[in-house]
Amino acid sequence: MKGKATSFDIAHEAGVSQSTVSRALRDSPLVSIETRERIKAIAKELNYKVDKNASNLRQQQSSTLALLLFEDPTSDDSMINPFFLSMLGSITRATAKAGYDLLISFQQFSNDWHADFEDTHKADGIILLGYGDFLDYRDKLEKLEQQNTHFVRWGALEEHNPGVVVGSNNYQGGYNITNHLIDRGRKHFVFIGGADNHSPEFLARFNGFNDALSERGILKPGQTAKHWDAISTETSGYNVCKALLDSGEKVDAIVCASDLIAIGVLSAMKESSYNVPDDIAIVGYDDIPLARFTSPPLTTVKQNTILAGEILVETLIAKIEGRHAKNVLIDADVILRESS
Amino acid sequence: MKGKATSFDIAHEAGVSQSTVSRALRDSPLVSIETRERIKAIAKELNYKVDKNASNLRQQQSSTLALLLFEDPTSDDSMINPFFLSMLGSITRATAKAGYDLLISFQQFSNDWHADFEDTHKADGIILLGYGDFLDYRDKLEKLEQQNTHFVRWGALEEHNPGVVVGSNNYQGGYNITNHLIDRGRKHFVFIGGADNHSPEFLARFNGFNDALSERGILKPGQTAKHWDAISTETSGYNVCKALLDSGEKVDAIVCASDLIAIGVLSAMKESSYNVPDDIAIVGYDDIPLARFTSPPLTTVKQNTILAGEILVETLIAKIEGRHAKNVLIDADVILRESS
DNA sequence: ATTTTTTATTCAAGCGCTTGCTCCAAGTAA
DNA sequence: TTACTTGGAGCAAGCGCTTGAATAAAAAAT
Repeated sequence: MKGKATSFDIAHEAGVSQSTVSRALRDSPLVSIETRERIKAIAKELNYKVDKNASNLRQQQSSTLALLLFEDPTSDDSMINPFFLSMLGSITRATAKAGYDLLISFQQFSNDWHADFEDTHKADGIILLGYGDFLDYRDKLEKLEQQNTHFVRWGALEEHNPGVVVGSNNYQGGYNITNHLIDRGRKHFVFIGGADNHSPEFLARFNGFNDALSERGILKPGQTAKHWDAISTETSGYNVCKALLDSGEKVDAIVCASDLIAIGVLSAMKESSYNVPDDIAIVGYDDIPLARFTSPPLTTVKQNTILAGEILVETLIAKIEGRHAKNVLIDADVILRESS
Repeated sequence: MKGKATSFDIAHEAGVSQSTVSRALRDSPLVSIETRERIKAIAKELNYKVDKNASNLRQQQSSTLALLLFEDPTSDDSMINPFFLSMLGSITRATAKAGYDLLISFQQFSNDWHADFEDTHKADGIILLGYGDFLDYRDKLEKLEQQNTHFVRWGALEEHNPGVVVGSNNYQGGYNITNHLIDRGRKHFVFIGGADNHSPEFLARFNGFNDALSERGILKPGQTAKHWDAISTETSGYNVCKALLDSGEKVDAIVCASDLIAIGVLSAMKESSYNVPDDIAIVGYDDIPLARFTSPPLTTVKQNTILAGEILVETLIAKIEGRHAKNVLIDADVILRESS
């Protein structure tokens, strides 16, 4: 046998027509059971595999999903948010389970990628990760929607979302972990992270934080909680914490908008000889795998990344198949460890 | 315009034949510059994109690479070795830069995936990550090679490797970091990690460790260094370290086969109130992003993952294009931090 | 015995593109 | 004028598959 076997080869071998081979391999009831089995046996023997390109072309679809990870051009090249990476695993698995392949790509906004993946028939739909943190995503997403591209986005739910959004309940997470700290008797709170409107996700966490403080009377009515800005990296957390300590601000509890920030904060605390949690409580957000191995182990909020990945994939496939797909908010759980 | 535009649509619009359109868009010199430009303008206006499936089918290739991450069925589902993840970034980028797409998939050995990705024309070649740690990979790889599948593997170089291998110089890494510890005056060494022949990579690290100790006279001739077995997870590192401490073994330096193990060890040390590095030095391997935020920051060996990803892709593409591809060993650097 | 229904298979079109070959007109040489 | 290049474009095959429609054979109904 020279080259790969085609369906004609196996048709010839089986003494049937090529179309019967195609039907047999797809388990069409139009082919009798015996012929089906016979054809399958021959196919296996000749190590025949359906050519995806031909099949896709004919069917005008690709049974492939594209995962686009937003890449922050300003941050360190090699740093990918571990939270997204942990979702990568479940997305990959869910995609495979649904019989799709997964294309992955890092994209920057600057690129004019638009709906290329779907336009070229490389993918039937697109999953967007990391597109929640920037102002200028809206235009692009609306363009996608206009083009009728199938896509789901991981991010925050806002009043009007272009496309379908799956996200975790950041408000509730911020609210719950703050209440936990209040229960532990903390009085002086600071929030570190992008508590500005650049990131709706961080903003929701901050709002939960703020509302918890208000409800429990730590904040007087009309007062807004203190926050220090930081981007989601250890380095930024470290620097901001140093600045915070230098400022002389009175504080016995820090809620960080992400574990990465919290890890930077912990490391600044250690360097300045503060004791966590005795002098000050630190909590993070995300429960990245290493959160339990920091020193002290980090109290944090866990987003169910496995569920999230599955729902993202499920939702996208629903859209592709023309079924109804709605926004989903996934609950987040507080994970108690020793930093609080 | 109903549906996506095809090359016929733009041919019609431009008043030329469809084949001229195809040539123009591929910058064929058979088409005059002016017509080329005119056609390109019309294509852009109609938002025309070449259908990948049709193009691939005709050309009998897919300009896609598949990345197969080995998934250890025995370990925690959501845990992916962060080291591989950091390579994912550079692989993705290098793939894109070379004009290929990247399919990603987690595979278990049990599955009979073989060369499916290439057989089905979904990919032109395969990158194998995480296939270095198990005994039974050889058969599969040899099968791949027999089938003439294009693949590169990340792993250790052994006498006879099926296919092409790109790896980092684990022997040298183990050797150098051990010498560093000896320079610091340490006397009682233990290696924690898979110092058995399950993992050629860990074995090479151990050999470097062992040889350094011998050369510097810490080990008497013929003696072999002490090692405790562990798999590459924090939990395993933690447990093994606990057992080591319980054993009463005299030790002032631990070389871990991976950062994950070292992080588990650090956490066990902290719990048992040992001071690192005063009582005992701990070093890891990999320099995962969080290694510099452990407490104390971890001395480790950095594999150049960016370079590694690029070389993997480059090597695979060379194979695909029929050029000569040879095994590559990438140097590893000791990163000094405070745990040693 | 004849017509109708059911079952199993084949025919043939065509998905959208790439590319070897053919064709034509204008330019150059004889 | 005739013959020969040559640059630019068109023709048409065909990549390997899926699938609606046609056909043939067998079974059931009349």
